[in-house]
Amino acid sequence: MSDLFSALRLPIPALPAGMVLLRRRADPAALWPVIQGLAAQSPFRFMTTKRGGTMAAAMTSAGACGWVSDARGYRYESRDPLTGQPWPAMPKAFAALAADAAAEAGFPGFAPDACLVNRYAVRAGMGLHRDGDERDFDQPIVSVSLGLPASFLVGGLDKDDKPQAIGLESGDVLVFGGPARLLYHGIRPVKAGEDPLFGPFRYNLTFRRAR
DNA sequence: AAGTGGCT
DNA sequence: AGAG
Repeated sequence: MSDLFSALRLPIPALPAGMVLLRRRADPAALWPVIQGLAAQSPFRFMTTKRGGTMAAAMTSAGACGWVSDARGYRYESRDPLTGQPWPAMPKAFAALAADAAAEAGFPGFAPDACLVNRYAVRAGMGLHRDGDERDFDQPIVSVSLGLPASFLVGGLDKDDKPQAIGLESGDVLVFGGPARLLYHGIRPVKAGEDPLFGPFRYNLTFRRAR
C-alpha cells in the first residue's frame, strides 16, 4: 500500500483529523468463534432501507441495543425484531478490544452498548452514509475489519465531498471520533477472494455508544 | 437513498 | 470487462 506511493513518489494521503488506523490490532482467530456464537442466537439478515431498498450487507447485533433499519427508518432497539428476544450480550472480548483501541486512539473510557456486525459477501458494498443515530457524538466509533480485504471510502461532512480510499485488511481497527465522528463513509464492493478463516466474506464490527 | 447505475 |  504505502510502498506503492513511495515507488510512484506520490504523497501518502493523510487520514482526516480524528481518524486513527491501528493496523492488525485485532486477533481474527479469537473473534471468529465469537461471531459464530452471536449469529447462532441472532442470525444475519438483510434489512430494508426506509425507501424500500435492500441492504447488500447482512447484519446482526450484540449489546444492550442493536441498530435496526426498516420502512419506519433507522433506530436502535433493545430487542432483535427477528427473534423477539434481547440481542446477544456484548462479548467481553469485543468490549475490551473496542475500549483498548479507542483509548489508544485518544478516546479513553469508551464503553460501547451496541456492536453492529456486518457481513459482506463478494460484490457486496455499502454506499456513503454517516452513523448519526447515536445520542452522544462525543463518543467515537470503533470499526474492526475481518476476513476479505476492502476499500474503505472516507468523505467529508458533506455528502458531495469527494471520498478518499483506504485499504483495510483482516485485523485492522479504525477509530473515528472528534472531528471525524460524522464523516460520510462507505465500502466499495468486495472483490472475489477466500479468507483462510472467514471464507468468501468480509465481516465488520462497529462499536457504538448509542445511548 | 446505509440503493443502483452510469461515467471515466 | 473491470476498477474507481
